[in-house]
Amino acid sequence: MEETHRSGCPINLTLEVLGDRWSLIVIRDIMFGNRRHFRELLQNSEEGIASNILADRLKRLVERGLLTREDDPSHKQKAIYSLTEMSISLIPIFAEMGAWGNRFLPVSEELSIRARLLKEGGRPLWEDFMQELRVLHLHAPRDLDKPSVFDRLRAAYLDVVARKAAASAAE
Amino acid sequence: MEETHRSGCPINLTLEVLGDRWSLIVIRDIMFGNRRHFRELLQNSEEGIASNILADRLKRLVERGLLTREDDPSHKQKAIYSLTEMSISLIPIFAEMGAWGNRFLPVSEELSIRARLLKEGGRPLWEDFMQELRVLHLHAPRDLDKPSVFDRLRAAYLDVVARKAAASAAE
DNA sequence: AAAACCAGTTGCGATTAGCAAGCAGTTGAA
DNA sequence: TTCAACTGCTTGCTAATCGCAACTGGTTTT
Repeated sequence: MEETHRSGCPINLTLEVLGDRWSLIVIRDIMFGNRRHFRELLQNSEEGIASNILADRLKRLVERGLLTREDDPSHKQKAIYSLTEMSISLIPIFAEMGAWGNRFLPVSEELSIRARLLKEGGRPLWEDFMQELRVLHLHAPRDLDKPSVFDRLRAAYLDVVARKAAASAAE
Repeated sequence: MEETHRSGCPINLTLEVLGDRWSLIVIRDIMFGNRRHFRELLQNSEEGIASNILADRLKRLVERGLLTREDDPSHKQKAIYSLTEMSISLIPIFAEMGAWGNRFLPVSEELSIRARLLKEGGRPLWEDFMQELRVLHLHAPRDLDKPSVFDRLRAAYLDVVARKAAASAAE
């Protein structure tokens, strides 16, 4: 368990935790897709993660404090993975990465809508979303007056999917 | 040169370009350290990058549009690497990653000062810095009235280093 | 003429990625 | 009660990548 760092630079240290092709994908699916079980993460994976890689990343992310793992009381074999304050705080990074990808890379419309909303909403929206994630994952008290950012992102996504389906059916 | 993508998600596409342990380190050194030659990047590397990895990353980043490579007119063997609009636009991601690393990871003081300034300066400072990088790397016209963010970040870093040296000499 | 400098390349062992199949225990429906 | 489906992984295997060290052919400086 000896951890040695290449340097004390914050960028480098962040890369040592998140600098691979899968860690942020796993966190993204938990965060935006609300997938909390191993099988959900495995089978609904847009990118097709392999089970051994998923297992390894979940273990590493738990070790490093970005996720927690609990037993599901409703099923003896189920494990529930939850975000921590550390991973919830990645929202600004996700937002900026999404905005950058949207601008420079060949994104698909239905998968980029969330990134666009997050960018347009700016830091106030991020804060709302982070507070919702605290409610969902850290059992924080919920503010019942606020409309859910999570639902808004999800609705926007489903809207694009439905519109595209209608458009292709009309051809 | 067949590029196939795992998905059209902006986060995923960004990870396909930047999701490894070295790409952002190379860009960081060009961007914040103004290292423009192979040897500068190799020998001043805080993290100790190997020459074959550096060569591979430079090649990939040029292929993917994040860097350009030109011959140095003053030396037949020298190559000059420059940022592009695509990599200059990574500034918000660097700023957020730096802020996150500063908050959650064991950063060293002298290497975290730039991240702190970038965070405190916020988006207006980022824009100033991006404009300076355009001057340095894209030959954009320079606004002579503005004080250089680049110099400010550098001065803050040297200040911490000098202060720590004085403090340890006084012991 | 010699030494230092230039951008890489090459060889090699160790690590990691990624695919496919399998596992023991648990649950829900027939 | 039986059985299929589901649970979170693990194992075996091959291919790709990482990372160290030594080296290359050419250029510039001294």
